Amino acid sequence: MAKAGTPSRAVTTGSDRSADTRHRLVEAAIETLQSDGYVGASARSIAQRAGLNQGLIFYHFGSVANLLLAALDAVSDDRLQTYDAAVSDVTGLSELVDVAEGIFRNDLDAGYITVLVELIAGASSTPGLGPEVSARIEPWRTFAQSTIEASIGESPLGSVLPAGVVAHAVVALYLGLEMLAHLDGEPQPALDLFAHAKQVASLVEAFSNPTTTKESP
Amino acid sequence: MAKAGTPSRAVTTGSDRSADTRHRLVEAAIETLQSDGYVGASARSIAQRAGLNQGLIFYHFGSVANLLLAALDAVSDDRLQTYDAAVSDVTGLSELVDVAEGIFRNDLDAGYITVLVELIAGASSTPGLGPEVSARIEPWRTFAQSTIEASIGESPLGSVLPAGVVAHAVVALYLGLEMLAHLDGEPQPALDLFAHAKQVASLVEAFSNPTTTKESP
DNA sequence: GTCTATACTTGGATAGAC
DNA sequence: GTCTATCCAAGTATAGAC
Repeated sequence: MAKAGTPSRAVTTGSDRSADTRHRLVEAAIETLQSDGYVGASARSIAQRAGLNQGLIFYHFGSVANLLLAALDAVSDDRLQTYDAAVSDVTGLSELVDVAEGIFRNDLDAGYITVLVELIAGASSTPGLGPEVSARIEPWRTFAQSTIEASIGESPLGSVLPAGVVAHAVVALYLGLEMLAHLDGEPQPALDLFAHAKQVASLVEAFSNPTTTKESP
Repeated sequence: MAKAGTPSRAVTTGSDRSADTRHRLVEAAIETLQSDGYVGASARSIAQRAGLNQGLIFYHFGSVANLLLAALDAVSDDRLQTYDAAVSDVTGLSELVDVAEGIFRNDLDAGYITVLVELIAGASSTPGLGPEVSARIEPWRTFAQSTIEASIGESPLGSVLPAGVVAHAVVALYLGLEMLAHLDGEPQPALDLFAHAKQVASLVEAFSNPTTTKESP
């Protein structure tokens, strides 16, 4: 039988060729956002990086902004999956801070958060982009909230600090730290913060439920 | 006598006319960054807002990037002065959080931090901009550090959390909160955070030095 | 359906007018 | 010294080739 030259029914994501082109454009968009920022992420530069004609962006995604949102989707899906796996076996608060530090290092090295930060900043310039980006941040906030709930929800700390409020702060802090670290290529202050946060977390744990965290053979 | 048609010795900041033009451009740059973001802050759009020819930007500042840095300088000077005045009579931690909330509301309404956030994000795209922006953030970090030192430096909290580390986190959190609030035009989560932080601050105060903060007639 | 060549718009920067 | 008219590069988007 023939090799699907004219597919009788196209799948949702498009044909093989189309899917490949789209994928290459999304990857190139991520890399371009990371190295050249929102301003540098033009149709021309993205297409050049992908080795494709820039017109393809408008054919496959309709606009540059839509491609950038697709790039954010790809990064967001990938990250949330990684986060989920990382916190799956976390119980205590200090352990959580430890995992958070690992995630932060990973994100920073790979430049994942840069994609988000650039799109947030770029949303000021491109009409209609704001709500779209905002909607894609929501899962991160939700993830942070449920993770925090699982760690400190029942403790006395949870009563003064609702998980939703803390989650918002954590996401904001995460974005801010990434922004500063990226700005002057110096992750040390952020890493210092994690180190000290770990100590404070240990203290809080000891204060909250002294029996559980006491060291024993 | 004539009205200084040919000034015998130009002052450092330039002649009256020049200073006025520069000032108008800086003001327009601030407004354009706030409403249209880094991408929208082109020489043409800034000049149009100022009611001036776009070539003047290059004559007076050399490049658009330099004008934007001048705008950041103006905002930074203005803000630090306001901050200094606001915290001058602050003693306790909860009082400090209270003042911080007021400053945050003010900054958010006036869009001051937007100028900074847009420039940080834009620094990825414009070569050489990063270090310049970074240098202009340094005073903010220093201000935060000395303010924090004055508030919690001697307390037991200060020994586990060095003021420098906390200051970095505060600046990052401030930027992140502003970014999120600006993104979805919803300052409530940030304000909720301040409200809860105030409660926590009171608790910490009571725990740190119970004699000083006890209410008395 | 997929992709390329081309049209048109806007941006940074400067040579030269006042 | 101050400003404007003009040049060229880079951007988005589409009409039309395959």
